Amino acid sequence: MGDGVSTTCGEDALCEADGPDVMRSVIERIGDKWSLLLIRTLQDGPARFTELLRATPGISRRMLTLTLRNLERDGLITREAFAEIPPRVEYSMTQLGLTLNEPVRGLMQWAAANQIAVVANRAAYDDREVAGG
Amino acid sequence: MGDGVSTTCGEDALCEADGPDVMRSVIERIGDKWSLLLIRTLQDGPARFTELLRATPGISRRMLTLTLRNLERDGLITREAFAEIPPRVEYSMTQLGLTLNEPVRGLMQWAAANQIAVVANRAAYDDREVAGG
DNA sequence: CAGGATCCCACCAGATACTG
DNA sequence: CAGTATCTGGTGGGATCCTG
Repeated sequence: MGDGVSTTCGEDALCEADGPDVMRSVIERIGDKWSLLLIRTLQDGPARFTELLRATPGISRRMLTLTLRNLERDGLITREAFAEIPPRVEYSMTQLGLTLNEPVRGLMQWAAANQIAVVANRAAYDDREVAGG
Repeated sequence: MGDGVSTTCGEDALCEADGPDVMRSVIERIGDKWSLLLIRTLQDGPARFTELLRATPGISRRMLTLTLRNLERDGLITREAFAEIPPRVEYSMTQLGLTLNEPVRGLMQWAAANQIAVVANRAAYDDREVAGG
């Protein structure tokens, strides 16, 4: 806990000096296994815990809890618990989180457009290795 | 080894059914700790092993080797070895890799513009927790 | 329903030493 | 210079059981 990214350069400038650091800070948090998927789902509107669980095939309850907490910690989503029986908790994007929509969409579109090519490249590469590269 | 993403939908369409799968496939490969940083560096032009090592603070030789190999396997970069003494190896983006430029830039710009807000949110969240939230 | 606590394995990745 | 090979510890994350 407690990283401490150096914030010695302006807010809206791409300062070359710690460009890599900036990327590391965003990749390690936004780019982990589940965050982007949850962000993408929540862009469509608020959702409850179990909804997110089913909308994210392969995620465990544990990882959903942890990932949501990290996103909340970073101010990308909010958590609202209703004191009802049975309990209900809703997660929704913050203003900051919503600004992630465009970059995330860009990456998803690239993935959708090029996944087939990537898979083909992988197969070709593996063939070459097996052949005795 | 050997995933096998289902490719039952069109190449240029965002098919809702396996949207999450598409994202997983791109996140696990492109979104790991080092790939995006290397992609970003190589967008500026070809580079040698040691250049990439120094341009990527914190990476080990081992991880650089492995990450480069994965990127080559996916067809995002090419590796060219020159039979010289001392040896020289140059890595450069492929056409496919170059198309990643825009989405990656988008994410980097978001990171640069909002990292300070995120760090502040984190600190505020941690304060609340410590206070006894 | 929405988590918390605990156990435990698998894999990631750093350190080190060696090679073409 | 540009890797490879091996060992090892740390930790991410699943499985399981328990709570409000």
